[in-house]
Amino acid sequence: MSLKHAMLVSLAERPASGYDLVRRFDRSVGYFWRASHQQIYRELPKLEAAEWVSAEAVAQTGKPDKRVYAITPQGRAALDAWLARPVGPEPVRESLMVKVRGAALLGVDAVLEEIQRHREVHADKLALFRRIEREDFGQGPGDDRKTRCRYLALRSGLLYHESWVSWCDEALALLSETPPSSDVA
Amino acid sequence: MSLKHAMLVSLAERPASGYDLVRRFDRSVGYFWRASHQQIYRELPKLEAAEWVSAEAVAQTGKPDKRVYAITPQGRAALDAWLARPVGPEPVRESLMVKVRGAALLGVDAVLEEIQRHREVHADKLALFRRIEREDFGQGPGDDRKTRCRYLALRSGLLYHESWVSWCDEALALLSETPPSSDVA
DNA sequence: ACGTTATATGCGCCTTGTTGCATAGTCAAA
DNA sequence: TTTGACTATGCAACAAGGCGCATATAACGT
Repeated sequence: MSLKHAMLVSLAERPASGYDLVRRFDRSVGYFWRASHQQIYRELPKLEAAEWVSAEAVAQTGKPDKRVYAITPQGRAALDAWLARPVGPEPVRESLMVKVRGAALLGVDAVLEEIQRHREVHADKLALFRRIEREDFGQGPGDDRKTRCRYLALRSGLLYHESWVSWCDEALALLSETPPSSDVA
Repeated sequence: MSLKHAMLVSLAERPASGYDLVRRFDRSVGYFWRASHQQIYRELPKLEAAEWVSAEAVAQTGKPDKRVYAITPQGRAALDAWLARPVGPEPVRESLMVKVRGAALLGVDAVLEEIQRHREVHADKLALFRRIEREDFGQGPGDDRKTRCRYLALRSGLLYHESWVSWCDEALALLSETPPSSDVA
């Protein structure tokens, strides 16, 4: 399970309230690991029970009070152990490809729109990542470990969305030039 | 939910027993949607209850009896409806990237091995997909819709693993040339 | 006064996915 | 003759994730 560890990594970078974590999972961390706020709030007590994080109540003026979580030495050890524990690539689950297979039998029209939609989403992400690359890494991947790791994570997202956009273009081209035979399954 | 629909697509191609489906999900369908045999056997009665598939007991000699499932007209309609229902790209969940982020803080060594392992897995898949492309599509993507859809699904897997291999190479190169500063967090 | 947005936190139910275990027949090799 | 591989099917328990709903405070505009 990685949500716990994704949260640990984020808390190792710096302490945060549940709400802070939610926002990080909507941006930076979220580029690699999606999580809803319900999931995050549900995990926090578990992390605390395992003593991987400690919580501190913080009173605020003008805003509701919050609980700020920080990673503990045990948490750091658990994170270390997890980093060393080999896991394979995530299992593939691409519903769009299931649809493409379905389109072979049932017709291509609905799926063409779907591919178009996917293209837009991936192109948007790609533009975002390219912008970040230009702004933060215009001079290259940097010298120290931290920066290079950040750079590589970014590159991974960039390559991912790039390859999706390529595929969508290929697919739209190939499926729009109305393939002749076998129109009815 | 796509497992049901992935199974429907497969059954629409041709009828199958649970066991047949399991094998398809270890090969062809499994390239885009992973499922364990437990999952598949659990879904089958549900599909039957929804009358999306019909089952027929088939006695065999030399082997245990089996139940062969076929898609029903209702199933086909449900599949059609699902094809038309827009869904976004799958949410990203890359534990390796979480680890890379962790490596920024805790050290890079464990993660280097992990990246190496991932590279091997993706390179193997890539080789497989390239072989299939050569053998089945040496003359191009084909003329009819069915063939083109198969081709595109293959291409998607190919591009996916290709981009992973590229990333792994980039990462291994960048992280092995021992980045100097900030070795202790 | 009233709605909206942002901060801040959660519960409950249901579905999906993983892990481990279980059964039972056939066939071929060791 | 036992061992393992293949065919064929499942259950139970648990972990993880999705979806809907709920509750407060406080700032800010209208």
